[in-house]
Amino acid sequence: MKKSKTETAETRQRIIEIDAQAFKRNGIDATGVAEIMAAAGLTHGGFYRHFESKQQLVTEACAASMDQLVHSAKAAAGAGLEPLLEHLRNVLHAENTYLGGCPLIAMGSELARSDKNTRHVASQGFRELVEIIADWGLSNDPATSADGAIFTLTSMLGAVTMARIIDDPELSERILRIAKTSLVKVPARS
Amino acid sequence: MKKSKTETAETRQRIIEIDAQAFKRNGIDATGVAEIMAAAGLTHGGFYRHFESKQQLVTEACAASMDQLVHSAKAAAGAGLEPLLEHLRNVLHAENTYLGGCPLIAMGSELARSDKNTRHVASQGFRELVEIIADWGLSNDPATSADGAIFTLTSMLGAVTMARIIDDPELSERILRIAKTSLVKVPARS
DNA sequence: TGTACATCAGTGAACGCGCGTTCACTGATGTAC
DNA sequence: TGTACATCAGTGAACGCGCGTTCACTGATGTAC
Repeated sequence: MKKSKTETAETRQRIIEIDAQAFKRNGIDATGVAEIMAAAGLTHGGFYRHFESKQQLVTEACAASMDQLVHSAKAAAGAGLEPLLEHLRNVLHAENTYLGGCPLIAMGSELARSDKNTRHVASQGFRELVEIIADWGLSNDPATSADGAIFTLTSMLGAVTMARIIDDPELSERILRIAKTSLVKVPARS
Repeated sequence: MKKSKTETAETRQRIIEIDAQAFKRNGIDATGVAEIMAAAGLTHGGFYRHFESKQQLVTEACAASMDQLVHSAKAAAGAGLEPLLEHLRNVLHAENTYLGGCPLIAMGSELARSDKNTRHVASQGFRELVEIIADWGLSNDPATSADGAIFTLTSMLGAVTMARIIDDPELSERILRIAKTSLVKVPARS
């Protein structure tokens, strides 16, 4: 049942994308290889024709998610400051289904315990997001703009994570609202 | 081998405390019942004399961690604004071994997927922390002070989580430094 | 206060289960002639 | 272009392993008389 090169590449990509969704929904540990393969319409045995290990898939799925996030942020920023802010506000939605979600938010504490490669692709994605936002910083000093961008991003990460933990929807909404309000003020400061 | 009531209560407490440490170090899924019992000097079979399930232990360990955190924050706040800020700055250390760490930071994305009870104790702890910080808000409007406290806490959560993901120690330090700088300014705003 | 008995914390073997991974096999694809 | 053969994506059974949980048992503790 050998498949053509294009088919193989497409299957590999499909596994990564399905996996990226599942990881963000249920976490890394809770997502099994067999489950992902079944969702891709395959049996689990074929997994190792595409990846060396589950860990490699984790890394690639994380990279794909970050790339998608960076790509859409770049597109929004290219259209102006207001679209960029709108883009960031979307990330701050309670459900956060936007673009399938940000891996930093959905699996933050799990990523912190992940291996070198996974943390590296996550870090690289973060750096790119900082750069995109910093380019719109209102300060004349680039370093200050970058600081503002870093604070904006990490504050958003914390707000959405906390909003998801909180068991009271009203408080969750309030947390996100406060983060949104600070979105414009903070990176523009100083 | 029945033990006295005090001994039993002490053992139960010991399991919770050891478990709280392990969860914060390695995450919920990665921490096994047998591992915890061994660390407490017991065999895994006895676990179910103290807890109905692993899930119950997760909830109790989370509650104990939050209580400890709230208790120390209260003590610091009682000593004045400067001790409280110093307390918050300690939480923002890269290693964050302070008080054994905050469960919201160490297991944020895992807590977001936890059951109702666990999310409830985490939420309750968060509300108490907000109250403690809001009491020191420099605004005359209590609601604004609470908003500042919420933003401070969630921003800290995001900063430490991101600092732990980042693979470059220099950038991690920078993230924490920026969060520390904003610590004083933000809750005092407006 | 002393004795007989019920309680129950802790032991260690065993349970079913799902995990990541391996492997012999299949058969369509790509390649060499 | 046609034929023969090597490749390899995908299958499905099987692997060892560690997990949460159960259970028969032990023996010190608490209780009833």
